[in-house]
Amino acid sequence: MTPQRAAVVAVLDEEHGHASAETVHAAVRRAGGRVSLATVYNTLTALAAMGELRELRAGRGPTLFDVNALPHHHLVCDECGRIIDIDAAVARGMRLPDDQADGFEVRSVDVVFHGRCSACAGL
Amino acid sequence: MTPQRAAVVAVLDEEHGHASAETVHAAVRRAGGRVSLATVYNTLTALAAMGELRELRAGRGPTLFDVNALPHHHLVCDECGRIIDIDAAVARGMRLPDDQADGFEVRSVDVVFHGRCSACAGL
DNA sequence: ATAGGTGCAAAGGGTTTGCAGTCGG
DNA sequence: CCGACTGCAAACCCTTTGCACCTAT
Repeated sequence: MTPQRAAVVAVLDEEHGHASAETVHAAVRRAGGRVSLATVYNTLTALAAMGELRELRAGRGPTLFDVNALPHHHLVCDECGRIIDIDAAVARGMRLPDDQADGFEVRSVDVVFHGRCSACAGL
Repeated sequence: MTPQRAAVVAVLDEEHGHASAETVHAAVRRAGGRVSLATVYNTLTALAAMGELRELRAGRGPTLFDVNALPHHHLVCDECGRIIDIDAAVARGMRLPDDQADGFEVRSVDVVFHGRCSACAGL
């Protein structure tokens, strides 16, 4: 655990929402930490591989990294790109049928609702 | 409906799986069609906006476009990137609780199982 | 005539990589 | 010392954009 990684993790803990690599990089530097963008990518990718983070590629724009504290899913507005967390309960009980799994080892499930948020619908 | 768009649609109908813009472009040209990559992107984006296609951004690599014939979801191998279709039945009955929707107008739901496919697990 | 679709090439954003320097064990 | 981690910058891939042409209303 290097100072750079600690700084990245600290920022993620504060950003309760969803952060892109750039966002994290900027936040670490604002807090006085010294880290390169490449290292931020390394760290985020490593944490995602460990299961500490989830990568969220929805809608346009950069990959977002999501702190994996409590399991939850996402609502994505296809117009403005806004992302809203929703409780994991919506997907409770969802299971991959054995006959379709065919040896596939499931590690996580992402549920993404696409649509239009209230702000965009109000236009 | 221009010849270029027709060619893109024809290729997608044959590619039962998931195709990237590049894949479609190559396939159209292999079939003798003349189309530029920019037009392929235009067409795919337009079709996706109409709901004829779904954009699938999972794992690494380019965005894949998915013919939306029958509703289905996806299994993604995080190691080799393989994508397997699964029946939509797994998510049947999944609904966004009203108290969390807050005016959000849901248009579609994507369910993505992440994990390791049997080939990669066998290594 | 006009609005929309097209091709090309260049720009753009986001991410990864190569490599030399650095740190902890 | 060794292996892993870092920074910088260049490279890279995928996607979008600007602009001139073309084609069917």
